[in-house]
This record gives sequence, structure tokens and C-alpha cells, in this order.
Amino acid sequence: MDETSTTNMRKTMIGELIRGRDCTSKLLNQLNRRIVDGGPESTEDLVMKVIRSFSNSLSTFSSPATTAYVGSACIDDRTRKSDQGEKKPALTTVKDRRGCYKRKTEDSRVEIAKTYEDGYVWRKYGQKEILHAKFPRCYYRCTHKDEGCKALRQVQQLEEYGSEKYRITYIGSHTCQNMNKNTQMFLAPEDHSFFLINFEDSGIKHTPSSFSNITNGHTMPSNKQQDDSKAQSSYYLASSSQGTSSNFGSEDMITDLELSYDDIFKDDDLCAERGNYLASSSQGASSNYMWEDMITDLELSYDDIF
DNA sequence: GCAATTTGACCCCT
DNA sequence: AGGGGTCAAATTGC
Repeated sequence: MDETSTTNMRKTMIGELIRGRDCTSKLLNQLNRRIVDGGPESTEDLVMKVIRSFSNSLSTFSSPATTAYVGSACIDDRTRKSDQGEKKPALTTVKDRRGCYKRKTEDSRVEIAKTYEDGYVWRKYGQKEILHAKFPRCYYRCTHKDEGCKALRQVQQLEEYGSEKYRITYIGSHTCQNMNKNTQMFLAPEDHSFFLINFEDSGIKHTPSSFSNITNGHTMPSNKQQDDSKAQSSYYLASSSQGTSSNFGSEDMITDLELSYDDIFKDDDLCAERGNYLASSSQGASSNYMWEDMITDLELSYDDIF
């Protein structure tokens, strides 16, 4: 890829991200003023712009030219070693990595959250130390497995205690009555309390919910149990598991982008940073930080790569 | 006593 | 071959 097209692509992506940030900012102002359908730009318009920016960034990022180029950057480390006379493993593609696989038969989705609470009751069935990860990965299955529910979840803590972030991978969907699967929790920006959104209705309902009343199978150290109030005030990235609301498509796109990012950047230190983008995206104010971080880090990452 | 968690071993996938 | 995912016996807590 020549330098001009690389620069153009970079400009396009940064431009899209800046546009997304601005739209999110406007959206936040509208939400704060409780304007739903007034003003020069409707909330729906702004959301559509944000989604479009994600799409454009994503398509730019995942274009064959970019993939090929970034892919070659990814194998750079091993190539460099071979240049220095070190033993070189047979390398064909980025995907050719032992042990790095995902179960293909299951539908899965990834979320980054500040809490592993999601309203479902899970039973832990395993824990594993993961190479280059600071924290072990925990494996959960739905507590109603006996009733045929095949939902699984993997929880990987990304950051240090006190500023926890969790990468939660959901495999399969609940078929049990564990909790209404169309109900998701969100954080109310104004008072930091959780509310539930029911995607089954066309109108969004929100019901004040005492977070501690929602049971969860995760064991926490006693000092952390006392910290539940802190977990309440942390924001939570919820996504519609059934894709019932197109307005939340942008989160799916971010997840996809993040997964692509995963394939490209294997450096462990970058992992936590990647989490920041998603963990912040469930509320407008944090969303602005997300855009800032993404733009800054994208520039830095691209500087490193190209 | 029962249910949930822990953890070493084994299996699967790349 | 080696890393991630799952199993299941042992352990722990209520």
C-alpha cells in the first residue's frame, strides 16, 4: 500500500470518528434537555449519524487493502525474530495461531463492562490462567442448564482492582426463564441508578431497579461484596442479544471492530485500552471520552504500525 | 446434606 | 505442540 492511500484512509477514519464524537456530544445535550423530537436534528438523526460513522470507519478499517497491510504489521514481530536468526514457526496467516480459537458452532458476542453482573444467574464451572493475561478467565454456564438452557459466559478481568473492567463473552442464548431475555440494564446518567429497558415493547420502559436484588452466581471476596454500591454506580454496557433494537446496532459494530482489533493487536497492554472504548460507550458523557480515546489511540496505533 | 466453587486433568482446535 | 475450553472429583460454605 502506498503512503498516500494510507494517509487518506487514516484521514477518513479519523474524520468519521470525529463526526461520531460530535454527534454523540449533541445527542448527550439533547438527552440532558429531554428533547426527543425537537431541535434542528432529531435524536434519531444523530443516532443514525453515529451508526453511519461506525460503519464508515469499520468498512475503511476492514477493507482488503487495510487488512492486508495491518495483517503484515501484525506478523511483524515474528518476522523480525526470523530476521535476527531466531527459529521461525511456519506462518501462513494471522489466524494460524495455536490455541487461539473460538468455538465455531456457537453464536457468541462480546461485551466490555465495568461489572460482570447482567441479571442472569450463572454457575461457575471453570477458571483458567490465560497466557499473557493478568487475571484468570472464569467460565460460567446458566444455572438452569438442567432445564436445557445452553447459555455460557466467559469473564475475563482486564484491569487492576479498583478500576475493574471485564470482557464478557456470551456463547449461546438463554432458553430458560432465568430472566426476561429482552430486558437489559442501563445506567441512568442523572442519578447513577440502574434501570431496565424492555426491548419487547416499541416504547422504552425504564423501571428503577435495586441492583443488589438481582442475584448472580459470581463469588466475590467479602470486601468486594461490601463494594456493591460502587458496582451500582459503575456504568454498564448492555446490548440487545436478539438485535431487537436497531438503535443499538452501533454497539454490535463496536464489538465487531473490537474483535477485528483483537485479531490485529495481540499485545496484552493494548487489551485493557481496547476495553476502555467499549466500557465507556453506554452513556453519552463517557461516550465522548471513548471517541477522544479512540481517535488519539488510533493515531498512536497507526503511527506505530505504519 | 446439598449446592456451589475450585482446580488438576483431559480434550479439542489451530 | 501447545493454548484454550470443559469435565469432574475434591473442597468449601451454608
